[in-house]
Amino acid sequence: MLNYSTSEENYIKAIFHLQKDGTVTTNELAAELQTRPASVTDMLKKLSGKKLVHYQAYHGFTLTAEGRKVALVIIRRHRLWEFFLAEKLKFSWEEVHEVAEDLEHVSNKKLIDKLDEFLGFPRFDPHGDPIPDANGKIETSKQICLTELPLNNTAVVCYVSDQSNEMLDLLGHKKIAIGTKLEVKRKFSYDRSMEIKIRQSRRTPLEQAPINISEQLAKNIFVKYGT
Amino acid sequence: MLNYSTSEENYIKAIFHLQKDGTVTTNELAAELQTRPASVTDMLKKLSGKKLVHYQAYHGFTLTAEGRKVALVIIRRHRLWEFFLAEKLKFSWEEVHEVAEDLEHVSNKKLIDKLDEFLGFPRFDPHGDPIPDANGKIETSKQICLTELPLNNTAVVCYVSDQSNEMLDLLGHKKIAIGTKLEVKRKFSYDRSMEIKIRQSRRTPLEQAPINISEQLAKNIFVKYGT
DNA sequence: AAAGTATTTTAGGTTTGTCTAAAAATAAAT
DNA sequence: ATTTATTTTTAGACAAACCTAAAATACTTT
Repeated sequence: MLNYSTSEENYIKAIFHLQKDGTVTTNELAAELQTRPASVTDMLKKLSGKKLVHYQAYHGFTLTAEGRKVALVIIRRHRLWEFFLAEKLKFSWEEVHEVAEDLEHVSNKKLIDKLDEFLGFPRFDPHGDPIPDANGKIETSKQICLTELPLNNTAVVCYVSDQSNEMLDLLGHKKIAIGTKLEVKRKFSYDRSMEIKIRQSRRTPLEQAPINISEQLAKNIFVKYGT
Repeated sequence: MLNYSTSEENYIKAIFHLQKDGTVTTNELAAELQTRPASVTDMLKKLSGKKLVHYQAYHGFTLTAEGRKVALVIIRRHRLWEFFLAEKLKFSWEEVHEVAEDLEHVSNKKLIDKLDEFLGFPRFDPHGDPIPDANGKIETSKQICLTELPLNNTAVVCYVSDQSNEMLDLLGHKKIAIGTKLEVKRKFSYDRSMEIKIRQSRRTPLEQAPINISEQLAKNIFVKYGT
């Protein structure tokens, strides 16, 4: 794990939080970070060069697998410090966030792991948000609709809301089932259809060509983040 | 108390440590901070502008009263974190310094005061160095010879080694006694004599004109830092 | 006192992260 | 399908903190 500047870390963290509702836009990020769109573009080019975000000019961006790993490290630091401040130093839970914003940028792995141990490996911070463990594992996020999954984020199919024979036939044809790992590669604004890639698993050991999914179908498929 | 950059804080801290043996030079500071003399000059001009150091081109520098106050805040943070790391997180005492170098720049007074309380107001860090309290008071430094006192630093006369009648006569004439507060304003390299200013006290309520002290006299006067 | 050496400062340049203003691309509306 | 409005990117500047190379000052030695 390389070392990133405070500024880079803040961008990565902000993208992580914002991409929960899909692809992140330049303006969204500028608002979140209290900066200017032009500055966001500059930094995004840099992070893209470091392979931390997927970025195509004018089309928003999302974290890469590596970027997400970095984000989880930062969130781990932040939430452990919040826990420390509330539990040990008796800060009120409204105060902890601001102080943790500074402490989270001290990037010493041993420090954080020992702090974790000292605190008794807490699983949630004072606001109730889950704390990633030393390996970046975080309390399973709740399922989201495939239409809300950001580009290039691996997710696992966990539920389909429409169970009609016609739909199951279509899913079978496309080799999609509960447990299938997939990634959205493109979204077309014209008809809101998308192109997804099925990721290797026992059933499909080889990389598949991209598959097209209609908006209607995507609306009925639910997924969870995770490898 | 204003907010200083990490870089500024590192310079202030380094000057504080180095000025124990007199006025600090550009090269000394460059070596201490692993940087170039030219960079030191740049930063010193900046700190001089902020009235944190006394600086005259080509003649070294020392902290102002304000600069010393800032330095003590930074040292307080550093040593409290060191204590925390060793005592609570079970770092070995060789490891704590490096980690504290980063933590010390998180400048939230409430954080540090609550940390101090949490740790039980420790008076010494794991290396045995004293920890300044919330008001910047630090375990009395040991006395030094007046010849070693840096320029513009207030100190108190605490001892004179030669107690001959001739010397006491001279001291009486110059109105210097145990407890007198003074500051060295200039040092002349030609004969190593110096010009000092007696600071106001009960006995001498008004500011005095600078007084000249020979090297021989200075060598026999010992002082302690402090107001 | 003059000459040589070491130290310090100046001058000008680089990188990081920001900015404003203008241009380009996309999206929305007629 | 143009025009209009919004979003995003480019171009060019700026401040902080650093750098190298050259000039200025101070210190040493003869």
